[in-house]
Amino acid sequence: MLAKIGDKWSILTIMMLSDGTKRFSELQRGIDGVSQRMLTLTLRGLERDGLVTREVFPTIPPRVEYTLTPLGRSLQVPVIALGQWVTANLPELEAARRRFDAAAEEA
Amino acid sequence: MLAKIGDKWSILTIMMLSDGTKRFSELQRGIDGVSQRMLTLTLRGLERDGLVTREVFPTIPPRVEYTLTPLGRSLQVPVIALGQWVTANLPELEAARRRFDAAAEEA
DNA sequence: ATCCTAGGTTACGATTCGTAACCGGAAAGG
DNA sequence: CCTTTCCGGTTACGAATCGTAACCTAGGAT
Repeated sequence: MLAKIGDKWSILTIMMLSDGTKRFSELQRGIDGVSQRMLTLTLRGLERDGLVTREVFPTIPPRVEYTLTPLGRSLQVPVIALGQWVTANLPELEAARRRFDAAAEEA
Repeated sequence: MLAKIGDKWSILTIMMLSDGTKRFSELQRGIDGVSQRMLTLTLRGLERDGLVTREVFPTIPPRVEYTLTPLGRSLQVPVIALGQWVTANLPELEAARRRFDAAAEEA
């Protein structure tokens, strides 16, 4: 269960949906590097876990909107905290990696 | 980066290390279902990112202790929040899954 | 006729994961 | 002696997952 919620795409998707309902293409544009397939799979997983709702408008071309459920909104709090921690500490994480990799180089 | 930090085993490991230094076997016993290999890989990843330190005591049999760095301790706050959310909402998540799977059954 | 749209599925190669076996060297038990 | 036990780690290999790219739907616009 933790595996799915801690998942990279799930976290980014929940962060995206935190400021309101979004359609599929908006999410795809907003989440850097996500493929159509991965976004579809992620959204299905979140829907399955009762975290988002999926609403289809049968127009041509189709329109699909995703919204956080109350349960999803309650998850939004810790998820955003985690996301912010990562962005805030990204430079330090990358520096640590460079140090580690450089030290491992001396083999 | 998010991928590694949101990772299931990383989260559980950081939660384990939150109440102090632990040795390898303690972590393995405390983290339900983790294999030796996965724990090793997870700890190396956390060490690489500067979140834990690894200290080897060259005795026979060997002893290895893992400790959260200051950076790791700062991550501990949002990670524990996420972990607690999951355990608190586990019943509701499982219920949602059952509903979703039952509805999908009607094909 | 052809292209464009938005969301989704399929096929397939590339990673990653998990299980299980094995390793080290000293020390304790038979 | 010979075997077993200790702990942390590595290796091998099959299974699951991920990511890229192609294709699909059907109507409206060019």
